Amino acid sequence: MDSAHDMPLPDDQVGPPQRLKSLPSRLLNLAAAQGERMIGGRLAAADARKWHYAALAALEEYGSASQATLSRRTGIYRSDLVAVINELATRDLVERAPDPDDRRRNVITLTTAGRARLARLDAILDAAQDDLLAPLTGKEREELIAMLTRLIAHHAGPRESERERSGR
Amino acid sequence: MDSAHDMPLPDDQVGPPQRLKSLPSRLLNLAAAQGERMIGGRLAAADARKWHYAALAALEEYGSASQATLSRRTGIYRSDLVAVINELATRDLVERAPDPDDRRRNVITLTTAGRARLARLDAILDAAQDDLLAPLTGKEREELIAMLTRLIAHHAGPRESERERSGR
DNA sequence: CGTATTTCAGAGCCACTGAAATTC
DNA sequence: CGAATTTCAGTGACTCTGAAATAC
Repeated sequence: MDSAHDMPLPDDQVGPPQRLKSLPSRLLNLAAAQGERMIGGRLAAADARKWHYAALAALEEYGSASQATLSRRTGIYRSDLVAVINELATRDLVERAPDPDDRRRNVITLTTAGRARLARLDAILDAAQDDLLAPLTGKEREELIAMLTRLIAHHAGPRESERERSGR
Repeated sequence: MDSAHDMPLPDDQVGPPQRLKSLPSRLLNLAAAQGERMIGGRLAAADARKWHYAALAALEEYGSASQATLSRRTGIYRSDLVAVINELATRDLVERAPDPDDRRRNVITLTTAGRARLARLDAILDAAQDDLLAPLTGKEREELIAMLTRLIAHHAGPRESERERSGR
């Protein structure tokens, strides 16, 4: 009576609709969510968050900076950066001191412990990225990174700023 | 007092740290966020949300279904699907009726207006995807979709193993 | 009885807004 | 004065948990 060929599927084993399956924005979301879980989970196990890494890395590469500058470099919202610096400061990974040259500002400085922590997080992140991209070959990873970078650059510019390199 | 002359850059025009710039998880997040903004904004302008589209598309492709089934097909959490169906039902895009065969269930059915709405959202989504992927060639878009699909499939599988932990 | 379904109430996170206080 | 910086208080979207009510 019930032909096994005609029956579509037992109702639950049906995948997502075709229209959703190849919807780029959806794929980006899902992949990003998986990455967040993977990275977030491992960082949490090490008592860190992704913003910790971003702030520490920016401090090491560019040196001490005000919170506003750090916010622009990392993409962390100025409001949220306050909490991030609080967390890093209570762990003695950064130091927050008033700027003598401009007393509105705080100067955030990486400590020795902060540098060590960054190295640790670097290792964690490296391993996590590798797991995240596991199904891709080395060449594909490069292509993916290149394409995503282009996408981001394309949409980041037209955001609101039309500041060209005009002397300024 | 702007006393900096031989500084490499005016402090603010420095990009993100090298380590962050090519961090795949970060790129995925940024690209996904841009996609969400683009899609979310345009859908909002049409009085819709992305979950509306997912639910309507699933209903059209697979036909009427219970909320639990719809939840599995779309990835919308069973809890949140309630609100989505509410919103769609008040707009007369779907109909929610008790299932005579299993009175725990509701049968969600696409209405004629729902079908028309889906066609409209399809057009909006199509245009948005095209804008989102604007900097990529047709071939690149295919590659991106293929790679993301592989990534997602690779990490989606291991979810079965954690099934026995909860639910009791 | 255990299990599945719908539903609500709410937690937690994240990106973001608005405004106040301070200083330039 | 306007503008920038730090900070807090709070909003809204989204993912997810827990539990209750009902039906299998």
